[in-house]
Amino acid sequence: MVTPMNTAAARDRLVDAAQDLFAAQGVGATSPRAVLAASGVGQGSLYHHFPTKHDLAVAAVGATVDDALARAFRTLDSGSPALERVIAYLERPRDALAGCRIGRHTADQAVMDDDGLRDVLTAYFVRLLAALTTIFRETGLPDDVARDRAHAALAIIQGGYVLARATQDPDALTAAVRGFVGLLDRHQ
Amino acid sequence: MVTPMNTAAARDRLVDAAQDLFAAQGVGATSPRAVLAASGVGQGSLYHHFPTKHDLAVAAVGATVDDALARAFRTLDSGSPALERVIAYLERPRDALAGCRIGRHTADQAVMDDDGLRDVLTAYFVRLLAALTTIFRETGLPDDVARDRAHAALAIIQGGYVLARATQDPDALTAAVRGFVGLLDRHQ
DNA sequence: GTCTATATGGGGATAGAC
DNA sequence: GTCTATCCCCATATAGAC
Repeated sequence: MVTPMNTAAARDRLVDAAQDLFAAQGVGATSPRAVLAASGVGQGSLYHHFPTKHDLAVAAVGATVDDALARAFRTLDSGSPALERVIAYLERPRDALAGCRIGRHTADQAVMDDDGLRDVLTAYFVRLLAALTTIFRETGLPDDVARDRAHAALAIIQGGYVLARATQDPDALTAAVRGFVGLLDRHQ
Repeated sequence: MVTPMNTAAARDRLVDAAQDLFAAQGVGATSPRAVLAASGVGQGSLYHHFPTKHDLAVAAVGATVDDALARAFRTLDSGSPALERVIAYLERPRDALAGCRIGRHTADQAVMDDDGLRDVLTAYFVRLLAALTTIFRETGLPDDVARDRAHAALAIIQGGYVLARATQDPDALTAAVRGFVGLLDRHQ
């Protein structure tokens, strides 16, 4: 029982450490050495569990995407009226100055040049866009308008993160959300 | 006359090459060696004109910001009615899959950890936000609402870039813009 | 499965000749 | 001002013992 437990622990600690470092610095800017230091695991263990950095990145970014989707759908699939669910999602508290743990990877060449990693990003945004489009359709909008509005809603979040980091002001994200929700609200 | 011309040419070619590479790959992911190769200039020249990578980055990102601001204000300061100027700015053609040449740096630790470089980014977005806030105020909105709406408008662009890259679909940006402009239009 | 030792290549920069 | 040669360090592994 001891060996399997330690085995799992080492792998999990590597993935946990990698998730945090990749979210904070990006994949390209994070070395396997840094992950080793943060996890407290030895070099041999890393390359046993993850033969290449790519493998570690797919595991870590994949786990972050799974976490984020689970949390998003807890809000998007709640029993509230459609528009309220979108607004609740937009207004969820976020660590604006840290940037989006997933969206930031779109600026990371190490991620975008890696087919497997890029697919993980794509899947995340496609899933969210589909869910938001469905919700906007429930408010009575035609398909194409619902789809555009879903894109706008997600763009507000991702762009809000960019503005917050660029201006070093966390309220830039909440301001963008307020500006968009203000338009949505009066609108219906 | 020959020497000064060549001097200027070498420096300019370095900055031009650096602007393109930084826009395409980020500052952290671009080596001085890569800039040398792209510019066709020799190693000694680079370190003569720019003692450190930081100096080159400030010059190159600064030039990109200056270019972008000049182009933005050509649209934002045109003689058209206020709302039309905002919409024209939002709908300007953009290379969505390439990402924003400036906004993408918010995800680059090499930029964000460098005070001088970060200030260049901050200045760009602060200037645009101020201009957009002023324009929305001209449409008759109260100050705080105008400010929020300005944040939303810029977030749409920046977030649209992120969505386009994540989904590998340039129309994700135009969809976000359509979704936002649709709300703006009906609203006033 | 985990460890220590080692290897190759590139990043960022310096030295000194021309 | 520009060139070539050189330097040190770290990123990303690989090798083989325990």
